[in-house]
Amino acid sequence: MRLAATEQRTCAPPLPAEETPDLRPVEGPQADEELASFARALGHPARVQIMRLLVRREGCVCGDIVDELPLAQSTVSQHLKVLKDAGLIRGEIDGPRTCYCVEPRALRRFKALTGSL
Amino acid sequence: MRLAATEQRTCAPPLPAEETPDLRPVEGPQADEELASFARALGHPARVQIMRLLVRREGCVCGDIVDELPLAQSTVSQHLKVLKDAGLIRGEIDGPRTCYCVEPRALRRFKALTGSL
DNA sequence: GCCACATATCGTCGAATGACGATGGGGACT
DNA sequence: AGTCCCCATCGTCATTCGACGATATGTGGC
Repeated sequence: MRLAATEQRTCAPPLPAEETPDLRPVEGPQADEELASFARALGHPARVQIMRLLVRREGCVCGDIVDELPLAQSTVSQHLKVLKDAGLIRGEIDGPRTCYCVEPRALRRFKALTGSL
Repeated sequence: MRLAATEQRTCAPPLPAEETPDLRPVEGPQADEELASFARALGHPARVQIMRLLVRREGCVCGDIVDELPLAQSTVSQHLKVLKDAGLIRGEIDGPRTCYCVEPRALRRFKALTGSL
């Protein structure tokens, strides 16, 4: 059965101790590619909205995302795939459903890259 | 004749006193659209590179950008247009050439929006 | 095994993107 | 005027994107 929306499930222990600072440079061709890749993933309002959803409930939601967006389930699934391919979120199959949550490292990396502008 | 690459021309006085803080909210549907729009504009490595160029020499370069990128002049012009339409840069015709520079307000706004994630 | 449910993937379509060469227009210099 | 030079715009083409419905896959409960 479906969890109530207020309940949260964490994809995996966030491991707050694992705050290893990112050593990769924030400039150079590599970094440009990286920033462009993140930016492209966020270059659609629906995907921004999804990110916001996942950040707000820091646990991970699954199909609730579909209920929140005015889009077909297949479309939402595609957007989730884009975000996942960009490394911004992670998805774990949890029983019959899939649980998504943000990838904090990637999000930090993205902010670091934008900050370098 | 062309200015040496080291010379700089500012598009317009940056007016550092004009640091009016942005009052618009960093969340909500409006903000999502805005963030997505900025992100889409930066969603291409060439455009990231252009932004970097314009930030580095805080004065504005014009056709020098074309020399820096491995792209045709028309393609660069298109990328510049995308950035300009997104509001991230400004272009002023300066005699026979055009002078681009970053729009600091927009850049700050973009960082604020990404920071809200 | 079977059924119901939650997701992912496929196929398709129209629209947008990214690249280029070619064209055009506006200054500057002779 | 005529001629460069710089840049924007146009036309074209291949590719990608975004959306959807339809279909597959996979799990848990009966």
